[in-house]
Amino acid sequence: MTVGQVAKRSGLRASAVRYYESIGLLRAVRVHGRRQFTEDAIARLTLISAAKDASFSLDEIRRILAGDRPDWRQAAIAKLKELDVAIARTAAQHAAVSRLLGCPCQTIAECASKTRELCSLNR
Amino acid sequence: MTVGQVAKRSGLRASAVRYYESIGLLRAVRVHGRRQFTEDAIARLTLISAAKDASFSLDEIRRILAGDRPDWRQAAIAKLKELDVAIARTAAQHAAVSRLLGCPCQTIAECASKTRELCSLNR
DNA sequence: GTACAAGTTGAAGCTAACTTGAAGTCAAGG
DNA sequence: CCTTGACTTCAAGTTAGCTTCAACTTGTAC
Repeated sequence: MTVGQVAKRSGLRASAVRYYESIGLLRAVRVHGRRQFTEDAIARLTLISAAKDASFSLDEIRRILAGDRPDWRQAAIAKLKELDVAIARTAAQHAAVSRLLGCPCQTIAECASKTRELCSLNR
Repeated sequence: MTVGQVAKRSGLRASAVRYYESIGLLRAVRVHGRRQFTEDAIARLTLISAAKDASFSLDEIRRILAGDRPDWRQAAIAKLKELDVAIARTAAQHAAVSRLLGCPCQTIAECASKTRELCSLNR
C-alpha cells in the first residue's frame, strides 16, 4: 500500500503516517522512491491508536513495540500511577475553581487585596 | 523593587518575572533602564499563581485581570466544565490501561493480531 | 579604578505530535 | 505531449511557558 492508502484506511493523514515512519513506529520499503506498506501496518496503527488513546506517548509506544521494555505490563502499571496523579491534580484544580466561585469579591483584583480569611483566592 | 527582589519574594525566577512583564501581566517602570516594580506586584503575582494553580493559562489570566472579560465568574464556570471534561478523559484513559492489564497477550504485538473478543486492546 | 553582581535586550531553545510549504519526481490518462 | 494527482525530501511553523545565551550596561564595594 502507498502512504495515501494507509492514511485512508487508518483514518490518519498521510503526513502523520510519514511522521510515524520517520520516528521508527512503522516500517516501509521504497519502491521507485515511494513508501510501500504491508498489510500489518494497519494492525500496527490500530495498536498505536489504542495506546495513544490510553495516553502513551509515541516514544513510549515505540519503545514498547521495539521490545526495549522487557515487560509492557510494567509500563502500563507506571502509566496507571501517572494517570492517578493527573486525576488528583485536575480534581484539585476543580476544587480551587469551585472555591473561587464562592469568593465574595466583585472584581478579581479585589481578591488580591483581601486577607486570607475573607478571600477564597488567597487560601 | 528590582526584578531580582520581586523574584526572591515571589519565589519565581527573574526570567519568569521579566516574561510576565513582557506579556502584559505585570507593569514596571524603567529607572536608568531597569525595571522598578511597586509593592502590589507581589499581590498580583500571588493572584496569578493562584489562578495558574487553578489551571488558568497566562493569557486567560491576563484577559481577566485586564477586565476584558466582563465577569470573571463566567470564565471560572467555563473552566469548571473544561476540568470536568479533562477528568472524564483521564478516567477513561485509566480504564483503558486497566483493561489493557487484563489482556492475556504475552507480547504486545500479539494483541494486534487477535480478534476483538480475545484481546483487550482491540475493544 | 577596578572587580563583581545584577541588570538590560533580543533571539533562540525546549517539549510533543504533527502540519504546512516549497520544490521536485513519477505514472497514468486524454 | 501535457496535465493531474499522488508521491518525495527537508525545513520550518504550531502550542505554552518559560529558560538560556550573548553581549553589553549599571551600581556598589573595596
